[in-house]
Amino acid sequence: MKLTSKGRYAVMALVDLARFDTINPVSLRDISLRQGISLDYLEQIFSKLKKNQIVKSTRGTQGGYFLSKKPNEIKLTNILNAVDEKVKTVQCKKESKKGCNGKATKCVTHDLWDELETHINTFFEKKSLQDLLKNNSERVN
Amino acid sequence: MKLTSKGRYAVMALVDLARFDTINPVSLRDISLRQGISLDYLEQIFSKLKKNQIVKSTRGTQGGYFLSKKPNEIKLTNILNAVDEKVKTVQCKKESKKGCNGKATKCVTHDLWDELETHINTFFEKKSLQDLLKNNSERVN
DNA sequence: TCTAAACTTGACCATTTTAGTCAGGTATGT
DNA sequence: ACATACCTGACTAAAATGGTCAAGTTTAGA
Repeated sequence: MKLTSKGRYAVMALVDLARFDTINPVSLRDISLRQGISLDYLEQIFSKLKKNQIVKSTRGTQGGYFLSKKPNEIKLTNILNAVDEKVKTVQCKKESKKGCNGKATKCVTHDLWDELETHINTFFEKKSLQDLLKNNSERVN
Repeated sequence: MKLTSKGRYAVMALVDLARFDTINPVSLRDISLRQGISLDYLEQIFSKLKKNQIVKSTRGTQGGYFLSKKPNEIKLTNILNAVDEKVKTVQCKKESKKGCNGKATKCVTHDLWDELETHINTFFEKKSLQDLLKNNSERVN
């Protein structure tokens, strides 16, 4: 399974964006400063978010990024998938088409990981950016 | 988050053990052959399982491992913790005591990962070895 | 008692992933 | 025109992963 800082950064940045893009686009520099994430790394992340139509951007002075949908329409699933944090559980070896580990049958834990994957994805499908905004609306940071 | 092959191997091996240790202890060599897991790697894994009192062993010819409890008393949580597959979500930076990323406050996603962690742990606490045995009792492998 | 099977321990390592950095762009509002 | 901001791709240090290798110790059974 994969679920690392990159996914966390993406979510943090988008929450930041959701709170500040109401008037003008938000520059990555501002997000970088507020959230303590490297600017160069943010650019990589936003490149993916843009490809996946989660954010849009305008260039030039006073340019920046803004959400392409309303916060309640952006699910965490969308964000994590966009930055390649696919919530996939351990893969059984890929060489075999039907089974795992080169055997003819599925390994004994195969269904288990499938089930877990669903369990986690459900969690992320229910949560939207809006949910995170609510919980943090009073915070300064 | 961490959840890799090591955890999967541990679960696979223990399901195997649960099915074959009814008469005699099971050697790692047998498990290695049946499950397609490197013997040397299995030894590392079982060393941890033993330290955590999930299995016991006898030495010598015809020796091997056996479960120290009944399958329905061994939860997946126990197994995964034993092999250091702690289901921990991404850590916010550790230097700061109160907040994340060196800020005074918790980062906006802090509670989210906590919640996810609980969500996943609940899943693993409900599942026991016995549950996996049931689903696979008819399989040959 | 001898020996092979099996457990035990610890060091080592190749590969992959992660979390970035660096260097150079291109576009555009003022 | 120029500063600001987006955009792209190559690169990399450090850590994690998924093992291997070597050198034991222990003990059942011939």
